[in-house]
Amino acid sequence: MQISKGVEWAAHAAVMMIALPEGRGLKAEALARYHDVPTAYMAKQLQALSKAGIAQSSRGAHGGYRLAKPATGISLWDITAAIEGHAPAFRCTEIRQNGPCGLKRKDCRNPCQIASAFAVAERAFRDSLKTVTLVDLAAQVLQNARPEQLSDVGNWLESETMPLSDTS
Amino acid sequence: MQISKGVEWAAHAAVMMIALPEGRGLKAEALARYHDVPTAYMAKQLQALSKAGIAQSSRGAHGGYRLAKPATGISLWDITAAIEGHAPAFRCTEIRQNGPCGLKRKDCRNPCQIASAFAVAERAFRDSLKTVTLVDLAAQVLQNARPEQLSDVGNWLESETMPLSDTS
DNA sequence: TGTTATTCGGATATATATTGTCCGAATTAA
DNA sequence: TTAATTCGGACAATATATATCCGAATAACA
Ligand code: SF4
Ligand code: SF4
Repeated sequence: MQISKGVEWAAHAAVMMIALPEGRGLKAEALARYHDVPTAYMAKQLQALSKAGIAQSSRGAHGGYRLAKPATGISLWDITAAIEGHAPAFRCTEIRQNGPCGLKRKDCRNPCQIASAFAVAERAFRDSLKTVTLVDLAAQVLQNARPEQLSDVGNWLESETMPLSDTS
Repeated sequence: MQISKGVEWAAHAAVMMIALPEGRGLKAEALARYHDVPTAYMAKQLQALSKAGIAQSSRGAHGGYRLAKPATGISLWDITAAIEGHAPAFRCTEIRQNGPCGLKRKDCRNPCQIASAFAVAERAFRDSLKTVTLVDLAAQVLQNARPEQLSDVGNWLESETMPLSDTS
């Protein structure tokens, strides 16, 4: 039982995209370089975010990814589900129907206590993650970082997002 | 993110062992045959239960497994942890220390919001499973099964546990 | 309007974890 | 003491997660 590393990467990428200027995007390669992880694999996670409707992608020159909706409406569970899928972690194989004393199918209409106990536990897990949104994560970064670090990030974003050349 | 099938099998085996007469055991092969699953793999799960102190094993003729403590004191989480291990599902790789704007190690003393949010969610998952004990599971079986099914299981247990030959 | 540079998207390999199997060590009954 | 029996851990096959590559699509530019 382990959660893909892609979830961690996707979460970090999503937080980074909060700070993105309107109408601009960060390309997969930049996000990967920022966190020092393999480019193509980070790209894969971003594609998953895109399919899930969390991120929005633009192809071609000056393209990239940006959030598809307000950060308030994006929870850690949304990110997790986008990468890991919605399938329950506990897979019941109905072995109570097997063997010498196996139950008949009609006696198995509703799930047993084992299966439903795991369903409840997983729901508790999901609900806990749903209470944490991207803005909560960003808020903590702002609170704990030193000013010099924030300006570093700002400068990096500035250099990566290729703002419309404003040479006035 | 998926839970090993062994957890389901171990849970079923544990419930079965509740009904075991004092001083007797069920061998791995019998438990596997009862549920119609591969013998050697079921044996592996039972070994894990044994190492975790949930089950107790006896080798040699007429040996087998039995519960090592009262069913009241064994929760679904105990079973899950015995099979899957205690390692957290979310693995933080501290990528905030990587890349051009990476934080210094001394700024990473305490975990960030992402890592702690997952820790909280996993705790909720564990706590939920801890509230379900083996007796709860057994109770539901007794409640939902038809009398004929119960006697079937009783007979099967009788034939498998090799009670001391009482030919009086 | 064509051309080219750029970026995403899905198909393709590799590494790791899960699932399944085997045989030797230990114990017990005879 | 012996032989049958059963557990225990080492070994192999399969599925999943990780990492990579190249073609399709888009946008800037000439
Ligand atoms: S008894 Fe419960 S856990 Fe076991 S196979 Fe049936 S539904 Fe699944
Ligand atoms: S920021 Fe949080 S999740 Fe990301 S690497 Fe650091 S502790 Fe882990």
